[in-house]
Amino acid sequence: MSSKEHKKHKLFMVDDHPVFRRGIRQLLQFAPEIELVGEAASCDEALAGISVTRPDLVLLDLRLHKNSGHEILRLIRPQWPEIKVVILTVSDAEEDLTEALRDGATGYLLKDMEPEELLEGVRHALKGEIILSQRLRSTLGRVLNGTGRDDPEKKNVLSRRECEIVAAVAQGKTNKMIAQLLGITEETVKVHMKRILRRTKLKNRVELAVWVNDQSRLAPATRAIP
Amino acid sequence: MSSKEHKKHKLFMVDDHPVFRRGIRQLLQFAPEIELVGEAASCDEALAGISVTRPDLVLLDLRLHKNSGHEILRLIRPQWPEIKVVILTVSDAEEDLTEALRDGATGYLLKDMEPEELLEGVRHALKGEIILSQRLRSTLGRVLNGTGRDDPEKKNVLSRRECEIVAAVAQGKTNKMIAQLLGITEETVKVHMKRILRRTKLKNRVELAVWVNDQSRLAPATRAIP
DNA sequence: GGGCATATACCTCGAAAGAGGTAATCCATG
DNA sequence: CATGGATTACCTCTTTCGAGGTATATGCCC
Repeated sequence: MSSKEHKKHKLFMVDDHPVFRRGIRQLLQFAPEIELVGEAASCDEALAGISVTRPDLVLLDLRLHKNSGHEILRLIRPQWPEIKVVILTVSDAEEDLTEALRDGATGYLLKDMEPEELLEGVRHALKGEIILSQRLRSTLGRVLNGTGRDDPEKKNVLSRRECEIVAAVAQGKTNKMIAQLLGITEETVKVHMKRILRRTKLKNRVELAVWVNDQSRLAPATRAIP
Repeated sequence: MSSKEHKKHKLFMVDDHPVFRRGIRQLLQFAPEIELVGEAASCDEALAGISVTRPDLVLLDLRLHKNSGHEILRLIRPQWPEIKVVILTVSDAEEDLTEALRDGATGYLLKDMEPEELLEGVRHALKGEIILSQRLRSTLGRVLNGTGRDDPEKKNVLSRRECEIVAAVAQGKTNKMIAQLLGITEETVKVHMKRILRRTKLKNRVELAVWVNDQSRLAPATRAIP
């Protein structure tokens, strides 16, 4: 490697469309300060590649063949919190956006944007800024105001009671202990837990605990747990 | 409150010896920049008091009547990571020291130290430094070198295999998934898990997950999970 | 070679977790 | 007032965890 430039930014791309990847590769030729250190089309490939190449930034498609990009994002964040992850997808669904931001994405770009804008976005992201496709600004406004308009089961805000339970889970407490702590039945705690897991789209209490601890550290002002 | 000084440092004391507490109160009169915002003699009192007063620093005795100070420390860290916790105890046991440092204590002082030194220690701790009683320096050396000399069941280093498992747990994986991932039996994973929990003195996988995620964030260079 | 730690596997057993469903109460908002 | 969310509780059922125990093979250090 030539040691001429200070240090190239390392970029990793996860997308299951070979043609799209080719497009990005092409595009990156106009960004000499960015080096593409790896590509992946699946979750496994992505994690393997990322663990080896340790990129500065990951361009991540949400819809892959097997797993979803959200999963990958949730796997990357805890392991390598310093890696920036920018979502690059076709989905302008409010749900995907909120989930990605909640999971700690550095940016959310739509695939139909102009190549130049995309490059600009990546450059800003590398500087640590949070970037967002223009078309999503209005959506974000709604999200930040907590005025999600869609079906209740997908709200991104937890109720007071749920927050108390989440806090307890994040300390490793069992359902029984939480019940005792809050003066309710263990069965009721389970009910809450089930709803919490469905809403947060997390699989079990361990993921929940890790997620909360991430949240409270990385974005105390934005976290969903007041 | 008089708004004369910039802002007093808030200190919270947890110790079940009223007389010792009185001694500290006395001592703090010589530290006008430090304000004692609360005291507690038990775990419950401590957590309640801390959650209300939000001190900058907690002076924590390890041996309390009911719970141990270690427990309190483990409860404080995840909830209020910004609060500094300085252990103040009679125990010069290597085990207590390592456990406290592992759990994120800012300092570890012995109760037999000179009051002036104690005050100095607290002042340094408030500035974010890690403080340690002189008498423990040698012990710490041994600890950091991983040359713990005591019984094997209490070693503070995890084996390679155990680390792999811990990493997986920290991502919310179930034993079955880990088994598949590592190509071993779920039963074997369980065996490892049991040993890991015994060694780390953690109660369940949730605590383990949170602990690991704390470690990797707060002290990437010192963490027990290589 | 004799310990000792590690890693593997299998066994039982009880506790904990999570998914389902039903249902009652309270409270806010339309 | 009606609808719907939040909170509470109880039911069943399956899966997962974690604590015991036993056992074998490997490799390392004294």
